[in-house]
Amino acid sequence: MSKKQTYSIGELAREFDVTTRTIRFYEDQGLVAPERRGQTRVYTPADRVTLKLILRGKRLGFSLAESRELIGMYQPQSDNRSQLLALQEKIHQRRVQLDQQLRDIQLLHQELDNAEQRCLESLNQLESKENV
Amino acid sequence: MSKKQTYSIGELAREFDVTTRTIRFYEDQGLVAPERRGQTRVYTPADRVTLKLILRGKRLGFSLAESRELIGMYQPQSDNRSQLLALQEKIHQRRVQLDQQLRDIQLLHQELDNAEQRCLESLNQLESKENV
DNA sequence: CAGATACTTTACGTTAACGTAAACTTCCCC
DNA sequence: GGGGAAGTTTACGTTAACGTAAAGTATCTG
Repeated sequence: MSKKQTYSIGELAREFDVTTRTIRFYEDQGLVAPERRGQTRVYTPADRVTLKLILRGKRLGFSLAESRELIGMYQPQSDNRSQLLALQEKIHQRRVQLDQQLRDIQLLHQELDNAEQRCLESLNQLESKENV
Repeated sequence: MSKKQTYSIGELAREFDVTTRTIRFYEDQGLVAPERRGQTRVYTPADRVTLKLILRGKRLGFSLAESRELIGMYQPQSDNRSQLLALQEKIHQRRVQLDQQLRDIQLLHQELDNAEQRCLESLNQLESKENV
């Protein structure tokens, strides 16, 4: 008895908090390709992972095209040297971008700390005035 | 002699590698409000910082509306208690999101490492075949 | 067996973030 | 003083990523 785990489009939509329209749209764009039982779409765990990657990409501001490229990077089906080198370069570029994002996040985090600090000070000032 | 440093729209466009159209669009959206010398826009260092924040937001996938909100957080002009509390909550939410992005980045970074590893292995296999 | 629920396709609509083009003014330069 | 170069306004165009509505099918359910 194999673990023939599958999902309906509604299940996945609920789990990832998106609409079914969104998931069908991704299929339209060639990002997922679920099987069909009759008309109905049947998603495998692999499809689910793909969805997860897409949504993670979204949280980082990636376009669907970028996410598609990223997903493609994880299965280098190529035995062509120049293609592998190109892939390597793409990976490198992504890493450069990721590093930039990391720095941006750290800066923003710091600024949020400062903002919260000033916010707290303002609140304290209000309190002290109240207690005159 | 004060440091009356200013910038033209073209200078800023070049520095940040965007078009002047983009900068004018941000003004349209109320994100910057440069002074005018006659018709011509004159940007202050503060405007320049604002632009920087917007573009950093873009790199993190923020919409202009989100960036506007963030920028607003840095100058809490309010002495209204409930508004300050609301601001505090917004700051908190942002931090939650930032933390998620951080985790996403770390995961992606790891996967890029793996992808690069497989890429290198494939390249090595090609080399060894060449040298028979 | 009527109705609710979940699925399907088709297709037009919407929003954000600019791009692009046209037509105009200002200033500088030889 | 003719012509770049850089600025301006106005306005229509474009793309991505879905939203929304309509109309139909399959399944279960009291």
